[in-house]
Amino acid sequence: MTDFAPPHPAGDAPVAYDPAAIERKWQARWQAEGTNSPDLANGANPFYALMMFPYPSAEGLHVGNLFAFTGNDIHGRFQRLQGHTVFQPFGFDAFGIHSENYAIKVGIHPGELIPRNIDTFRRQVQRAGLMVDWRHELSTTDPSYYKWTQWIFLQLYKQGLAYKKAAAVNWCPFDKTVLANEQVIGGACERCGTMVEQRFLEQWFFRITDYAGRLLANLDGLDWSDSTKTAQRNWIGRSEGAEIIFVVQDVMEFAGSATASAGRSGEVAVTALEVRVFTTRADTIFGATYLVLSPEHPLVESITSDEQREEVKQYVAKAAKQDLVSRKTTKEKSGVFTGAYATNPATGEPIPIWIADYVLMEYGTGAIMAVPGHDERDHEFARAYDLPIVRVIAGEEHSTDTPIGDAAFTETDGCRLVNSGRFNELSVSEGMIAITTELAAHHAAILVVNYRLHDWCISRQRYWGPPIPIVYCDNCGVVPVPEDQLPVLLPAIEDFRPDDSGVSPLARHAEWYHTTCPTCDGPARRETDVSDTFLDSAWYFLRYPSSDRDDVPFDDALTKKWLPVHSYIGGNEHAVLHLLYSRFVTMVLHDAGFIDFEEPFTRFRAHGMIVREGAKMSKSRGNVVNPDDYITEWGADAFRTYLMFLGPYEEGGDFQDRGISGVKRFLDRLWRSVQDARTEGDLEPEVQRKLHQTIKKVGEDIPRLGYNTAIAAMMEYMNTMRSGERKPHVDEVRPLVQMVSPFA
RNA sequence: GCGAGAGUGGCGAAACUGGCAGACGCACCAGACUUAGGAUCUGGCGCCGCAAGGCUUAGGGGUUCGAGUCCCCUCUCUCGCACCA
Repeated sequence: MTDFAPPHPAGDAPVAYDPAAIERKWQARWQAEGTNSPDLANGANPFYALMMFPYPSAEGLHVGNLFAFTGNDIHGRFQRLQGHTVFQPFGFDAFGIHSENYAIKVGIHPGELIPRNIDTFRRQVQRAGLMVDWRHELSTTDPSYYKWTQWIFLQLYKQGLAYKKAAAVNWCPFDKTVLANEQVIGGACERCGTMVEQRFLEQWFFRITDYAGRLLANLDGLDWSDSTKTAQRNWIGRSEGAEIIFVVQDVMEFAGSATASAGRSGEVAVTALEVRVFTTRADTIFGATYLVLSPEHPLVESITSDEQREEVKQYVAKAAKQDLVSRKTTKEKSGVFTGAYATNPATGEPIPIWIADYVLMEYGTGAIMAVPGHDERDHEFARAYDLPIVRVIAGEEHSTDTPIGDAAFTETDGCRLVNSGRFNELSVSEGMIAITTELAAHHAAILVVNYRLHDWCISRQRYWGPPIPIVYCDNCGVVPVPEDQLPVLLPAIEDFRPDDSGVSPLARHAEWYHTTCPTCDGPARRETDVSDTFLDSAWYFLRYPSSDRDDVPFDDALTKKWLPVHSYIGGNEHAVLHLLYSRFVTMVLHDAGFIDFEEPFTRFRAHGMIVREGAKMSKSRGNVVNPDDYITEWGADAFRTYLMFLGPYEEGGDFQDRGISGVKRFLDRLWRSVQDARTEGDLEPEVQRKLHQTIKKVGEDIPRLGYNTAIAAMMEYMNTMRSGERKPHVDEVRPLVQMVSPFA
């Protein structure tokens, strides 16, 4: 940009526009001069332009990747023109089940496959002309990277935020292996078609739920796409409600086996079993005609009557075998009566206790009070098992005795309580407060906040990931690997496939698996699970500026200078998990005193998706755009500019094969304008006016990612400047070249 | 089912806080130049109509001097979550 060609002396032959030659020339120059490698320690006015690093698939760079990267690159180039020192790093999210499955399919070790894929990606990204600082390239599979991923695990462990518990996984009894949810299709294993079962394995979790409130509250202050913030809010899913205590009747019969929740300290003896339920509709308690426990609920054993025991046992066993996916998606209600009754604390009436798999152990207390009159699921269940349905909420049009029809009545606005004793005629919200207060006064309820967010399971019974840095010693128990012994290297084993042993392939590698205890030097075994890919990507932005440092995960001074990230652009497919986990890890590191900010991304924008001729691109359709082909035919500049022109960046667009010609024509005309511009001189008033309008528009559009309209504005200016057979002046063309430069 | 977003020419799309709907581009039509080319340049191009004129932003209603834009209802599509009590 700095050596804009001077006007040709009259008579010079015009030079033809040859994108391949020009792009090669400038890319070589950038590399030789380090144009895109800023001085991180001293650069003034830092601007960290981050894009989501890709998973290096074997197919090479997808046009969707390039769309995302180019949008970020343009934003970065614009900031550079505005006087910022711009840092735009690049890396590879190369661990994970995706790579591993592909490696298994083609029969090549991922350790061999991944570097090849990375080379292809790097070449393609370079060819697209991105202003990447390659000195800071990283890959999550590099021991110098995952050493620090393991370090992060240890920090969470130290804070008490990493813990182990048994959790269900999908298990294929034929392949004898753990399956990810996406490998279960319609309840069956995607490879062999065998019906998948649930199995319980000890797995590592991060206590992200401890941070639920903060993760939610902080969203208000972030400059992020609204759609992304909304998705996060819904995912965290805060709901306020009450836990209500129902006392199980006739417990003396069962008291012998009771290990139950009663026995508040100071009381003489356990005299009753209690079931705690969570509800957001305490106002409907007079309509609670039965209780439902999840099949996994700890009280199931103790409350079941002898007559019902066999039936309950069978139901629980069936539920335990069912795979996770269909358990959560089947809508047909099923359940079984326990033979036990509890007292509804509002009515004093006995109500039956059932077990049903539509109640999930992971949410709330794993037990509900069923209000079939006013909850659709309870209604369905009550009709299936012929349980009483009572109206306790009435709208304007209802009388106290209007029967509930074919569906539950779930409205609340303008409704009043009925059949609810002295709470009758209160509005729903008044009733909720009055009833909860009354129950609380009798120690029968407490106010609680629940989140649907679950703790983050980071264990993977797989090979291709960073080993979890934990050792099990017979004397010392669970021992974290000392930080100075990191990384725990992933051994290069030949047979990395999951097999019928039921544990990670690493368990088969005896010399790795057997180790000595770091504390007592006695014999010990290594944790054989590796960690989730999302942990790799939850902190990579912290690593980039310091990627050349081996002694620290991230340098203090550089981190202070460059973070939090000024601009992050990525796809909304990561709106929930990746961004939430990154925020969580950042908060934990903040609380542990490693960094002085708790939100990693000041500004986040989600880009849209590219379709082709109106249809989604997919390998099976055979309509995937290969960037290399287009760059060869049209040049990277035309391709980039076209990608940015085909629709609003945050919404995506339709890639039409013929469309690129319009953008190419624009660049051809720009090239010719430079060749034609031989005289300096005053701008024609009409051209000058248009120029200033264009500068204003482009300058406003680029920062808000309005790339398509910025390009349209520059095209308009071109039309004005060259209208008729007019040959523009140097001073008319020069500013246009500058405006185009972030794009091409 | 719940949540988010979107419906504008033959196509991709513009229209900032309500103010000339269709910028810019593709495709198409006509013309100029011509070493006949998938080059360049000029003009045309929402729909109906020879025209005058009328109609037009998924459909219906409303607010307003004025609505693609705001409000209500209906329909369609895309994406995300899916028994979260």
